[in-house]
Amino acid sequence: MASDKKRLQAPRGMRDVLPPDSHVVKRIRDICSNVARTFDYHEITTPLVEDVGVFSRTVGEESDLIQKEMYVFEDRGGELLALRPENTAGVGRAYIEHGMKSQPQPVRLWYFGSFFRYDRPQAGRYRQLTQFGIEAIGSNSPSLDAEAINLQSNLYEALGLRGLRLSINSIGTGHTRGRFIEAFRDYLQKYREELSPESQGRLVTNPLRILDSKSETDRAIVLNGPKILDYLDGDETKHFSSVLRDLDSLGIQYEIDSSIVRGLDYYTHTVWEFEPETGGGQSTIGGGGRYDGLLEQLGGDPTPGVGFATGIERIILNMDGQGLLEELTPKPDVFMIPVSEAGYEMLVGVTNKLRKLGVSVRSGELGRSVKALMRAANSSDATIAILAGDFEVKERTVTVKHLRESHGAIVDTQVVLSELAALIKETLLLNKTS
RNA sequence: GUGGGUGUGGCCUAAUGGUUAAGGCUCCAGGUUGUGGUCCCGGCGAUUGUGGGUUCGAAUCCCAUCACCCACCCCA
Repeated sequence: MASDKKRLQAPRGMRDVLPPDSHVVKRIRDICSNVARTFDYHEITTPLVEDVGVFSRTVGEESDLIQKEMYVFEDRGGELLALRPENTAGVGRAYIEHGMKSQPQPVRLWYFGSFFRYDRPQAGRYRQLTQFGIEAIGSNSPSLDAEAINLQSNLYEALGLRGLRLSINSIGTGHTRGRFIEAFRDYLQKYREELSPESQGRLVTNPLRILDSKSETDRAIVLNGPKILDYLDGDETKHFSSVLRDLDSLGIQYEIDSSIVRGLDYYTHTVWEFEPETGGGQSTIGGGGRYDGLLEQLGGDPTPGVGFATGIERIILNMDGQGLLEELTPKPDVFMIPVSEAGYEMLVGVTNKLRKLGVSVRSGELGRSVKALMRAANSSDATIAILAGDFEVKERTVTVKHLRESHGAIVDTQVVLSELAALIKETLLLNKTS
């Protein structure tokens, strides 16, 4: 089909982030970065694209993420690559590749970036999504699990989010999970007929997922079934209770929920999720867990790790719902208004001088009326406007006007060029402290 | 992937199947020649998401498609 007429638009489930929103994202990123800093975590950036094996080996061949949600393609050299659907595997790969085991352990990292999942879009669910996350690799201490939860909790607090519920569980290690799955499956077989069709299918492929089924009848059946926590061995139980003790010490509220299993196969021991109390559709705002077998699956030495990821779009959704999205668009400090060609030429130099001092200056175009420019200056919310025409050029001055003062109270002031920088700095400083 | 809802200028909204698709906001421009936030006035801007069909006539009815939204699913 000829597509001359077809309007180009952003791909499904992907969107442009325009200025008012982009400032919100920037602000959230800053808060993430700052909270991570207080825990001495350091930023890592990994490629958006990885060898498909990075994910297929770790996330779990049976998982939906691999089965149907991953963007996979062959590059021109015939390499099978994937757009990253999550970042724990990529960070693990980088840890191995760069021999980070020779650094003091655990290595504490954070990231903020885009991820891709070929899923049917919905509010809070995108094909290109943004996540902030952390990984602490190289320690099996339960204190790191608690640290991750602590960091995540502090982040939500710093963002001002309220009413988030932390659900936590332990799924032990491979052996335990095997024993549990066996018992769980045996139990479910007795109710096979009553289970939802989806769950009947998962009985074979991935029984653990039946735990968080939303079907009422499934839930009722699961409720009376075996609990994974009862299958933990001594060490696993000790690990989990140690995490809980730390949370208690930190005053972090939590709820033990045996239905939390997380979707990705690499998790072990502690797993958790944060979601709004007013749950519903795309409710989970962030989740994490320990993944002691992951690095080995990637071809590295056995190395434990723990981390979480949280969805920026979902954070924004919840912040918006709680009225936390303030206007974050930065305002210019100064608005330049050329009144004549000579004035314009003089202002070009003055403008750049101020910019080099760190002042944000918007320049008004030559040729528009002074009235139009004054209107523009006003709607830009600049602190002051600077005008220059033939008169100012002759006197080597500019006219300074305070836009925030109530009109009529303050008259324009003529300022000699050599004193302008000092005056601007002083004015802006006063403005910020007030 | 399954089922359903919606789709009118950049944004919000109007238009019993019947003339050139109406209004508000934004944007641009004027209201005496170099001065703003209120007000007044003017203007730019839409083949009604796209493509077909029914009809003398379609924004309106039908089909398809795309996008968003809801539930499922999945997860962030």
